[in-house]
Amino acid sequence: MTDKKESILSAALELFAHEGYNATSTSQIAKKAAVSEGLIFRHFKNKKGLLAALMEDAEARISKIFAPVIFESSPKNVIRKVILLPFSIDQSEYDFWRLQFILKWQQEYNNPLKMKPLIDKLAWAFSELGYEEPEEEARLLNQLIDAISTGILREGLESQLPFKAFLLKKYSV
Amino acid sequence: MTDKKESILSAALELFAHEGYNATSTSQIAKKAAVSEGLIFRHFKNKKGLLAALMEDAEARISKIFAPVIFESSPKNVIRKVILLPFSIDQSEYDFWRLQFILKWQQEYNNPLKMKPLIDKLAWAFSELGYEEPEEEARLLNQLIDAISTGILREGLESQLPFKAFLLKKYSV
DNA sequence: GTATTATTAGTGAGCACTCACTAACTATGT
DNA sequence: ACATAGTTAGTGAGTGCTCACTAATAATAC
Repeated sequence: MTDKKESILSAALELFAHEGYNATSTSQIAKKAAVSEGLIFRHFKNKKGLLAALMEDAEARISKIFAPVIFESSPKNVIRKVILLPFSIDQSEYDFWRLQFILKWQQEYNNPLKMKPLIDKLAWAFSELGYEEPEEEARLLNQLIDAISTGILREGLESQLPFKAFLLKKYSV
Repeated sequence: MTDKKESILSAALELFAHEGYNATSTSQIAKKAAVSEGLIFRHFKNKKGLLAALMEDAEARISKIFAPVIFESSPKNVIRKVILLPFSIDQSEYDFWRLQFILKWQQEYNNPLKMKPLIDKLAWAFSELGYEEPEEEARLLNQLIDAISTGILREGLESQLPFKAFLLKKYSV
């Protein structure tokens, strides 16, 4: 991958995440990336292709983040690690996650199945811990994590910080 | 308000909610509303003004929905009513709420203070019921309601239905 | 010397918005 | 009662501009 290609990707990510896909023009991207506009189309064919390239990273990144939870063998640690997930995201990755969350509102990119492995693992953990309805507990916590992540991205990490200790205590993990 | 003006508003709401604001052109709106394109600008000055008109309704609608909770005097009923909120939204209002949730990602329209009265009332209810950290509990439940509403709008009412009974039971309301 | 990477200079389509105008209605003067 | 004057609602072709995208050409690398 050439420097300029990467530069296009990072400029596009930043603009898509903050202005939105449709509100961002290819000329803006080229300008921010300090690159000719034509180069975008050489590397990514079209604007949609550029977005698709950004989304390809998503799969890998999400798997990487989920891995420590999936391979955790202690039920309590599973829940603990899930609760800590949104608080462990590095600020340099906010744009990436912002884009993910914005695109969830566009059918084309909304795929709830992405979360399946995590929810299954959570359900297993709750089941192990003797919760009455582990499936519901798992999906509930997942929704909560989603909501807290949204809160962090929209209102900053500090705004959600109280939930960290609170949830760990609530679930006794 | 004339028929055509209302027709413009409802066409714009539908398109903005499903395609997004930037992805919707004024000509599309005019076509869907069966109205000349110029009329949009006579009534709303510009495209932003049309969106602003749609958002003006929001304040009123949100207050109306919150009222039964705010004026509830029984703590348990406050919590119960809040949990039931997202499940009581009529399908004819989905577009309206979709637009609200999409716009939350645009700083300009993201105003967390809208929820303040509801959270305060919830905190009062949790406090009355002897919860240890009523403030956190209130904000947590609020986040959950937000997440469930999101789930309903994105994946349908049925997908979130299990949470209804589950939450009512969990909070013993 | 020939791929590959890049720039430059376009292109037509579609965008938000304007403008000159008409039609229908309302208020006023006699 | 009726002409006159003024206002509001509505039209649709036209505006300049920006859009995503392309083709020809240049620079660079191996």
